[in-house]
This record gives sequence, C-alpha cells and structure tokens, in this order.
Amino acid sequence: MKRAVTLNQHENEQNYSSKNYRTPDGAPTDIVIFTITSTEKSAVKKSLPIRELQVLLIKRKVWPFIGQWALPGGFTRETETIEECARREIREEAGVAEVHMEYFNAYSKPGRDPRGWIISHAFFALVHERYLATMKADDDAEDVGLFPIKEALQMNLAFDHYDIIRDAYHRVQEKMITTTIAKEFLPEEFTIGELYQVIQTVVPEFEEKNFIRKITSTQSRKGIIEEARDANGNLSLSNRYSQRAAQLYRFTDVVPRLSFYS
Amino acid sequence: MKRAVTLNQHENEQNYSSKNYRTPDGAPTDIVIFTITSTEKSAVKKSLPIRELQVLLIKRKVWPFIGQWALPGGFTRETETIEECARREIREEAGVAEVHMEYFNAYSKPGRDPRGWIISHAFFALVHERYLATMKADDDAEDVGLFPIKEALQMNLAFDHYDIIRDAYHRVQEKMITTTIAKEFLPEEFTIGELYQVIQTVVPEFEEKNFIRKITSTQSRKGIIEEARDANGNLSLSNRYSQRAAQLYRFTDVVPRLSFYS
DNA sequence: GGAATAGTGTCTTTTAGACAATATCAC
DNA sequence: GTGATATTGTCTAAAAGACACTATTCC
Repeated sequence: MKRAVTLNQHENEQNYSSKNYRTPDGAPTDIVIFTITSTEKSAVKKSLPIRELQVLLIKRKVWPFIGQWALPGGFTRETETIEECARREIREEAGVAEVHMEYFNAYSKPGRDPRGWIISHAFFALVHERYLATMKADDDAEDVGLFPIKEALQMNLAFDHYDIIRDAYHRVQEKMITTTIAKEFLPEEFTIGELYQVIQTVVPEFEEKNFIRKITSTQSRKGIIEEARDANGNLSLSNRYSQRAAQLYRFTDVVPRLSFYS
Repeated sequence: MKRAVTLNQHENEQNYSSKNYRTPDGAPTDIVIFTITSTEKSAVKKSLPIRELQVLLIKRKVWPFIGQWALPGGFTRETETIEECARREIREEAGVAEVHMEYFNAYSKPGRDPRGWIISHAFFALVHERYLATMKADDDAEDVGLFPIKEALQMNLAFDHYDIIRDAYHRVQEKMITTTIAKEFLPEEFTIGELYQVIQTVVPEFEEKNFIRKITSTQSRKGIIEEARDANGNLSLSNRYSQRAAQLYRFTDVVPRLSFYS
C-alpha cells in the first residue's frame, strides 16, 4: 500500500511511530441542529401555526473567534467514535438524547482552524421543538440561541461554519423530499396539513396541488403513512387546527425507494 | 462553546496548545475505486458484452495487515484537503486524474487501526475501464487487482475495509438510480441498451420493461439524455452491439430532481 | 431462416394536474 | 352566515405496465 511505503519504507510494529509525522491537532465534530418552531397565528380562530426552520448556535467564550456565533461541537476522544462524540455534544449543548442525527461531510481546508491542523466532522440533527424547550430555559440566552436558517446564513460565523450550515441545509432539503425525515419534526400522529406545512417550511418552493390525494391514494406512496386509530379501531381525528376535524396519520416503517429511471 | 470550555477554561492564542491533549495519529483517506469491466461474449455474433462491477484493491507490503488486501489510500498532509489527498492517491495508485469522486463517510471506531488513533475518510471513485488499463499494465499483478464486488465482500480485508466497501457499494447503488452517475461508466455516446446494462450491473435487481420508452418519451425524464448527432446534424447510430443499428444518446447537463411527495 | 438487439403498436389501468364543489363546525 | 381548513368530484392529459409485434442485418 503506497500510503505506508511512501512514509516509511520498512516499518513494522516495533519501529512504527506516528511521532515521525505531522499529525492532526484534533478531530472535532460540529453539529447543525435544526428545529422547526411553531407560533400560533392568532387566538381568534383555529388555524395552522406559522412554522420556521431554525438552527441552534452558540456564542463562543474562548479563543478563537471569541464572542462570535458558532456551531455546537467538541473534540472527539480517543475512546469514542465521532458519532458518539456528536451525540454527546447534542446532549450536553442542546439537552436532548434521542434525536435523528446524520453525518454528512468533513471540512479540512488548511487554515480553517487557527488552533492548528484540525479536520472537522459535520453532522446534522433534527430535533422536535418540544425537546429544545429545556435547553432554552436552562442556559442563559446570551450564549445559545435559535436563528432562522436564512438569518444564520447571513451572520458572521466562526470558522467555516457558514459552509457547514449551507451544506447541511441543502442536504436536509434534499432528504426532506426524498425520505421520511419530516417525521422528526412532527408528533406521532399528525394531519396531512401539518405534514405539508413541515415540508414547505424546509423546502419553501415545494408545492403540490393535490397533496392529500397523492399521499393517501397513490399506490406507490400510500404505504409510508397510515390512518391513526384509537384503541377501539376507530379512525382518530383532530380538530386542533381546523373547525372540521381532520384525519390523523402516522408514519409506518416503510422506507421510500426512489428511482429516476423507473 | 463547551468544546473549548471543557478542555481548558481560559485559553487564548498565547496559552492554547494542542499538545495538552491526546490528538489523532493521522487522518488518512481510503478510496473505493469502482469500475465496470466488459468482456465480449463470443466473437461469433454481435452482442452486448458481459459487464461486471469491480473494486480496486491493493496488497499490503508493510505492517499492519501485511500481505492482506486493502483499499488504496494514504495519509492526508497538513497542506491539503482530504479531497486533494484522495485525488492524489487515485492518481498515484490507479494512474488516473480526472475521475468522479465523492466523499461518503468517516470511520472512527476506536482500535480500527493498530497504528494508533486514526480516523479514516472514505471516498468512492467511479472510473471508466479504459483509464484503468494503464494501471494494470504498470504495476505488478501481485500488488494491485480488480475484484468483482461480490468477491471483494467475501475476502478477509485489512482494517475495517469490509465495512467501507459495503457502505460505498450501497451508496453507489442508490446514486446509480437517482442521479446520472451512470455516465461515468459509459462513453460520451452510448445506446439505450448500454445504459440499461450499466444500471443493471450496479443494481442487479433493477428491471424496467419499457425502459427505452420511459427514458426517451416521458416528459419528466427525457431531458437528461439527448440524441447524438454528427457534424451535419444527422442522427448518429451504432451497430457495435447489434445487427440493427441503434440510436446513440449523450447525457445533457440536466440534473434530475427526485421527490417522493410529488 | 436464426440469432441478437432495436424499436413500435395497442390496450388497460393508474397518476397527474387543474379546479370546482362540498363538508365541518366554532364563532 | 363567515371563515378556515378538510376532503371529494370531475374531467383531461400523461404515464405506467404488459405483451405482442415489426425492423435490421449478419451469419
């Protein structure tokens, strides 16, 4: 394998040592935590809330980029995987344990971190608003905050965190319409209107005239959600957002398989 | 940011030093190089070749895993990005420069590399068979080889390279039917039969009865390929694989946009 | 005529797409 | 009745899906 040959010709366990080479100064993770906030429109009539995609940021208290907003994250330990590190950081900084989390890229441009040669591993996490309530109460507001994605992308962020957030946003937008990650932002049981709104919150240009019909009665799609029923087997309805009660649905375990060619 | 707070409370540029912590012993890249080999079926009649998805492996000459087959790769330098490193390794080990290459995952399980704490960055690359001809001639056959993917996944490979290849394979299968990466395995101009065969080589379960019709006359799909024409504007045909000449096509720059909900 | 691939015809069923119309019910 | 969301009706145009059929040309 040339990797090793190039570095030291006849190494073996006895004489191999990474001390002979320049090694990285750390392997941190950075996590783009997304949530969707809901604000009730007006208390007068029942209506769907205003939803907004938000990113969690933390204000740095130490060098480098002191005082600037940055992504939560931290250095990986020798005894853990980067996934474990990311999950630990999400727990520590956002106060939540069970979240959908995915690795999506590594950032390695020389000079990206003033502390040295540091390649960062970027994850995105999707957290339901209800889990972040704790976080907002616990920490002091000056240090951690939620920002609308559009706003976050216009801030002067630490490191190359602009790039990371932009890439995470694109990835989540793509996954929103090709997988069932919408469920991460929804309660167990939800109405078609809610689902539609969540998709549009993440992908504003998404528009589908006959959405309800497509998702409930097209052969290839109806498998991924099913009507919610109560203990007696009756259909569950909700009139939380409307005068006329709407059918509640839940995601099944079916994984959508997309194909361009078929 | 807790990452830093946790590590050293009041650090600044003067007193910050990564030497205070355990740091990784390297940041290598591993590259899963895929190619599709073609073997002519029989010289008697014109027919489509037998195609097979292959992975390039290298036999290690140094500790650790000496004598075992492994993925090509190498340690990233402080002055380059992991993408530059991967491209450099592909050039050095496979002898090709211009290839489709994508980052897809990082492997960080403690103990995965006997040389120390080493997180590997995994890429996959798609190379047309014609570019690998050089490689096979240059290097001695004992050190580098192409293996059918199914076979590679049954070998006793070095490190966690089994996991890496399995993950790369899944990713490439998914991308084959949702993007236009099939073009990486095809000449500029190709017949529908060739395209179909390439897709099936990567995704054996793929089957589409009216493939030619779908891809040439469905509104949402026909944009990604176009009929090839010669200098005079006449349609280009090929009878390389068949008695009856087949229309040649080429990929356009159109990027397919898939959506489950629409 | 056989072999091997390329491509079309035809028919039925399912979806897509666009809008109008109706349903529900708190206020 | 009004307003706000939920859901169905209806009609046309595409597309999917299945299969038989024709086309081409070397042997």
